[in-house]
Amino acid sequence: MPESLRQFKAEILSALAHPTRIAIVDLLRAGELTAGVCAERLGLEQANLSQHLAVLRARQIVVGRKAGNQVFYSVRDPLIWKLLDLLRKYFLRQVSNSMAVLEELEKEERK
Amino acid sequence: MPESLRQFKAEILSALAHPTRIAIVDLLRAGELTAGVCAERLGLEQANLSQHLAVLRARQIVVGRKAGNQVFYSVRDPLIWKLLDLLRKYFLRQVSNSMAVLEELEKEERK
DNA sequence: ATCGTATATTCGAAAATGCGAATATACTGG
DNA sequence: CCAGTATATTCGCATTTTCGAATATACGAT
Repeated sequence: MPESLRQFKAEILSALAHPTRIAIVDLLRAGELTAGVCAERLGLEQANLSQHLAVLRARQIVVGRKAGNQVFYSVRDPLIWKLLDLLRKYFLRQVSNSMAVLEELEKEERK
Repeated sequence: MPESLRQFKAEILSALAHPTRIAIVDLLRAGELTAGVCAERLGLEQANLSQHLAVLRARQIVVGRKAGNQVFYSVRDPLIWKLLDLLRKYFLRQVSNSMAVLEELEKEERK
């Protein structure tokens, strides 16, 4: 894999690697929303949300559409959601794996 | 989505969000390798590689199997590779999208 | 026990990130 | 033009990340 591709991947991952930004991207699954609505729904300071949006915008994960006073944000490529879905699946697998390990331990102890 | 799940996702993404760590995970597609071989193949300082492995280990993305003097590392769940594959696809889509935009611009200019 | 090799950890400095407060910008209605 | 609202940016500070150098730990061979 070329270094530039690794760099690109790392930049996308970094952009998403924050609970708040994950929440934003997830919130936009329903469709475009204004920055204000996002802040309200997520219970964030206006400045803080704007900073996180700036990170997502810088990597083009999200785009803003100005409409008069406000800006409607949306996710540029639905593939981003697939990524989050994959992580959910990953989480479930880790959990079930941990449970299997626990059961093994109990079996051992009953011996 | 519960906050704890977002937290988990962010932790996995953070762990992967570095070109070197992506390279490590990618290198391990072929199967388990010792830390030494990884360092050599990637052209990294021993300490630096070990630090990155520590990050991946902390999040259980990678596991080490001790064998005498050395430690063989492997990726715990192949789903991680799917994640990287998805990012590759994402990259290609962004590129082709950018090219489409460029063509549109040229079409405009020829008018 | 001691030496050599493989790997991990600690340390110190530089850079990057995250946050709220304050300020700036852009647009709308009167 | 002015006031108000929505959003973005800047600033100062605390925390985290990253790196190489140095040091520590674990193991095998002699």
